[in-house]
Amino acid sequence: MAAQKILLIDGNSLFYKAFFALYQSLDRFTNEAGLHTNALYGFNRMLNDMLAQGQPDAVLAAFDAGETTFRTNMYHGYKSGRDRMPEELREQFPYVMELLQKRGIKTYELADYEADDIIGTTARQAEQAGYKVTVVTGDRDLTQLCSPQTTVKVSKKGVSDIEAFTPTYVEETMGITPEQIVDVKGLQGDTSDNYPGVEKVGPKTALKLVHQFGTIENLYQHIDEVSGKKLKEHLVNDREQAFLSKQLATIKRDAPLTVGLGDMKYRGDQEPDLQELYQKLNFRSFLTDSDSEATAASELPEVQYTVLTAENAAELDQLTTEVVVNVEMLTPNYHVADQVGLVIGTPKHWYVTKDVALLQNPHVQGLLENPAIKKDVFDNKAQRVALHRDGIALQAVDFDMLLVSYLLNTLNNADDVGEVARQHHYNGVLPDQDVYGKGKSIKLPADDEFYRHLTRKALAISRLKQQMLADLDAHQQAALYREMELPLSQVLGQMEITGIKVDRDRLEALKSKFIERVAELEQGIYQDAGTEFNVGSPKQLGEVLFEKLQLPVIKKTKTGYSTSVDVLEKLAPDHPIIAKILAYRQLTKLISTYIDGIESDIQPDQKVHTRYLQTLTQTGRLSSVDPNLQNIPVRTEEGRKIREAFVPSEPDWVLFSSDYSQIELRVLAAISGDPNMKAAFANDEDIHAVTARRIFELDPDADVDANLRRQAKAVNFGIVYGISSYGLSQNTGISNQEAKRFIEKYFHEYPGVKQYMDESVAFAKDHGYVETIAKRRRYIPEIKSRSFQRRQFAERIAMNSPIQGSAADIIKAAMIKMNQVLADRGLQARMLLQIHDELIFEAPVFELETLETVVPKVMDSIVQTDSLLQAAAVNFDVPLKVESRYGNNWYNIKK
DNA sequence: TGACCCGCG
DNA sequence: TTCTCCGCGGGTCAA
Repeated sequence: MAAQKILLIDGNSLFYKAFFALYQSLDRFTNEAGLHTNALYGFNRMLNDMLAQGQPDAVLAAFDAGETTFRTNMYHGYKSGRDRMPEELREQFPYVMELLQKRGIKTYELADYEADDIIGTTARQAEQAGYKVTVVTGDRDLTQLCSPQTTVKVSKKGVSDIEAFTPTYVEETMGITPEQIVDVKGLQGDTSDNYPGVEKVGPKTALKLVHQFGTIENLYQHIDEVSGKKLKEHLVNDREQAFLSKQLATIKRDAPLTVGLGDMKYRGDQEPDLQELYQKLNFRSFLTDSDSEATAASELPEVQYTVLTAENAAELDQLTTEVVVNVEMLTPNYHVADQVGLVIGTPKHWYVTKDVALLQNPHVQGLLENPAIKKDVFDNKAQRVALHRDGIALQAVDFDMLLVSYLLNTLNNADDVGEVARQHHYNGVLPDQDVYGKGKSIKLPADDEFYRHLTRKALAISRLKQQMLADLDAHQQAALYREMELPLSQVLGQMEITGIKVDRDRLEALKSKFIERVAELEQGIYQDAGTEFNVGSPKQLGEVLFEKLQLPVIKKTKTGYSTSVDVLEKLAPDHPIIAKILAYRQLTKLISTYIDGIESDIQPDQKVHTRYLQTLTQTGRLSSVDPNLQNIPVRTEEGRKIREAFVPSEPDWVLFSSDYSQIELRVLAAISGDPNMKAAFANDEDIHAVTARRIFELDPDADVDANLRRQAKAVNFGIVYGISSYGLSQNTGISNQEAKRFIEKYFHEYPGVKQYMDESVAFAKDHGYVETIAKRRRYIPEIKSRSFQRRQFAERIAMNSPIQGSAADIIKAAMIKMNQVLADRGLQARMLLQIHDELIFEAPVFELETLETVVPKVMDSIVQTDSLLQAAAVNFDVPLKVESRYGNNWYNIKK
């Protein structure tokens, strides 16, 4: 029989190690109660490694009992002068005991002894009992314990970087035996434990002496043989200290322990208590680990389902009040994804199928389109768009689990029922990835497994509905959900389905032109550089510019020289190559991102159908993918040409656009209530000019030159972003000092804005989140970070998010109303795109006149007409301004 | 996969 | 002292 194995853990030292290994991440590891958990997390990871590698039969975790031990009695200064344990670590100690117990590991501490002595004593007992012993510690002193039966593993830096000491290893690296380690320590002393050793004797001399004499005792018997007059003098002087230090360094092998090997049997994880603790500590990755193992085996609920067929579809008619629905797709783009399955039902009776042709069945359609039967889903927009492809208009969606989860906490945006369920503490369903795999190997499992998974997803939606809606109420966000986000998901779905037509030939023509220019530029760049290289590689470009051509290095990145636009612009006067590189960059970007990129998204109907991600951004804005239509070039003439390719989908139609003018500053004026800023907007003045007059102390009716206006505009933007003088100076090219003065002056001129900024940060510190006029929340845990940098960032977020987010609320409300108005008036015009502060429509020419009145009217009055915004705590008494344009393509859109 | 760069509001 | 401005998506390179 193989020897029994025992693992001895130096609890204190490893816990310290874990704490400092994750010290950088201190702020990321906190649970909901604000308890720091970094040391617990790191320690638990070490435990996983140790248990997996060692496969022990018995385990003991030893801890120091207190600050005084027999060693402090021997030598008063022992371990004195140490920094007090950081509070963030101290608070974690009670939990490490709990953690160990729940992992089935015995913990032990003994008055007057250190963890070292407990381990030393137990190791000896275990060796005598025939065990193979592994000691794990962060303290090299314990290496004295290694022996043929005992390996001492010392954790070095991080959590997993470990050095294993065996007698052979000690011999090889230090040339001494493990027993002699205490002699070395006795001579050299230990600064961290604060005992002295012999003066002027460090590690090198100590080792040399021990090589020569074997032990301290023997050394002093042959003190005359020591070479070096000074050294001998020190040895003689510090004789007592040397013996004392050796004694202090020596680990006890006979401490009066009250536990024996029989008490240390490793019992394994104690479930479900351990899961509860992980939950409490917010250890999601560990939860996932053990969940996927445990749940795969037994924890997932047993579910009953009926396989839906044409024959039994009539049974669906018995579902009359509320059902969960999910059309399953394995890839995210629901406009084109294969539909691979369907689940419909209630917790009493689930129907599942792989045969999506059943979506044509009248009983299925009848149910989905019945406005009297409530539907609960995960991602209403995806479901609606998918079902629309099957000719079904999904009706009466009541609960969208994804949307609600996002509103409760914007960080809960995983695009997966299992993940989101887990965030809400329901573990009865695996993430899709665990069932289908990922990437290339994504595939359907066997039928019964697939059907169980579909059923469990539906069950999760059903189970979580009441709780999540109650949470929503508690946040006072029910209206935000029911009156804004849920209706908006319908509007967005419709916009996505409509799509926008792209003129592929126009793109191809542009591409030819661009490619020609790129080729010319490339040759010029090679000539200037005197070598051919990949201009698109920042690394190679950096080498050419800053090494070969010796241009001055303005900025560095983590990995090398920065070659970003602002750097290159500063270098432009120095060398003709720079302008060519900038042009090359611009054109290749246009080709790859906007021409090739968009062409690859054109569908057979000649249109692109973007997807708006409604549950992604931290502020409440939308984002757009496949393709992203919210970043089509406009600022440079060449880039802007891309817009020529976006055209109306019908002959004699036009594209029509209305955008909010300076909506974020108007929102700021409204929510801060600053009288000066409000007055500027009330009088429809040029806000940047007004700001310029104020911060540069010009006459109230003075002309403002373009440069001053530009600077004032930058300050206005900076304010919206949560100003910092450094950021402003970088963006405007003024000095940090000047930027600072501008900001002070700004706050002086707009005192309400200053007050808003302060209050917003204070609110975030108080509540842990900030909110918009529609009660959209953004949690900002880092507002309490101890790191200045992180805290500053959090404060800027606290200042900016309510502004950006409230602007998002406003345009979202306007979109819902706009869609309604188009329908009510029977207009053919269709809303196509939203670009944060702009709405783009296509419409027949003859409707232009109507649109030009109706659209701006809806948009600029929305704060007064929308009931949700009306109910806002903020009295929004700043006028909104909307400007409209139109044209036969997106490029040609003009007033 | 992460870093970098760059397009938009 | 920190070496910084808000929010996104996506292409490319280099590992």
